[in-house]
Amino acid sequence: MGIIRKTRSIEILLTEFKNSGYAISAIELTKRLDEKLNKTTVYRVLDKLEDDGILHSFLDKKGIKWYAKCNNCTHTKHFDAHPHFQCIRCGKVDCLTIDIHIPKIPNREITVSQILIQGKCESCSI
Amino acid sequence: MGIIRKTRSIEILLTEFKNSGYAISAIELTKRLDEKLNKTTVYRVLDKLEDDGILHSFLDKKGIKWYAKCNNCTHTKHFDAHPHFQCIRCGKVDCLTIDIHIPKIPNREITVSQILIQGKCESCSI
DNA sequence: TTTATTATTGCAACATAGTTGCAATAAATT
DNA sequence: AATTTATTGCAACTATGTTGCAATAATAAA
Repeated sequence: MGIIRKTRSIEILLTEFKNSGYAISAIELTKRLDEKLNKTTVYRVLDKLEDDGILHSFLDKKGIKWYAKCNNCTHTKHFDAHPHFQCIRCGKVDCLTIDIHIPKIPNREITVSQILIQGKCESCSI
Repeated sequence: MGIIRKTRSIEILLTEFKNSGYAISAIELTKRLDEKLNKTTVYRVLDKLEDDGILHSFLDKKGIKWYAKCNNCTHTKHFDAHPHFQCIRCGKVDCLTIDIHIPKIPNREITVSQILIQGKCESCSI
């Protein structure tokens, strides 16, 4: 179930993403907003924003959940196949705009693909 | 640090993988071997088998850790870019032998890629 | 504007997967 | 057989995320 009422919590969380081109982990958000919002609220609002296609989520290599703004997603169809990049040095995560081709696999019906690429980002590979 | 002494625990775990062409989750192994091995031991032995390039690990969409036999891995170079397939119906996970091309990304140094594909497996898509 | 309805929130307690410290045990070496 | 030390089991812990429920607040109705 998505967003029904426009609340303070939703605005606070949307502001965090408005000011960031990068993905933000759920745990980071609960810490950052600790004074303003309960962690339960943070998780619940993120969930709703994802339901509505405003954010999308994915897990990093440690199983930590990250959220980022959706660009090409609607709430009926998510553009899930785009890869995410995590810098092994600074930890920053962002969505890549490149398209990675997943070939058809005999006898299997593919619905979703998740691609996580790790390496050094621009600022860290100098 | 990898394996130094050949113990009962190691043999028990290796047997589990010998009899299975599929990946097995760590948590499944702790349950399956509950009578024989402590869960701490299971996690520690899996870790060592991975260090030695005998198994490799990856996370599924829920952040659960899975292990599978390595085919083309050595302990210096892991063939990490191969995708894993998880059936959304029966939950079975296996390693795909197809090769997925990750293009070079400007200004980023790619070290590892993880690809998780979800869908229905052969037996479940009938 | 006031009242009523119900979605949302905060709190505490819980769930799950995995980890750590340490004493007891068991491989391997001498 | 004695010694060394890697490995194991246990209990307690960590970390991320979830659930139930009463209190609060956003919206609709009067």
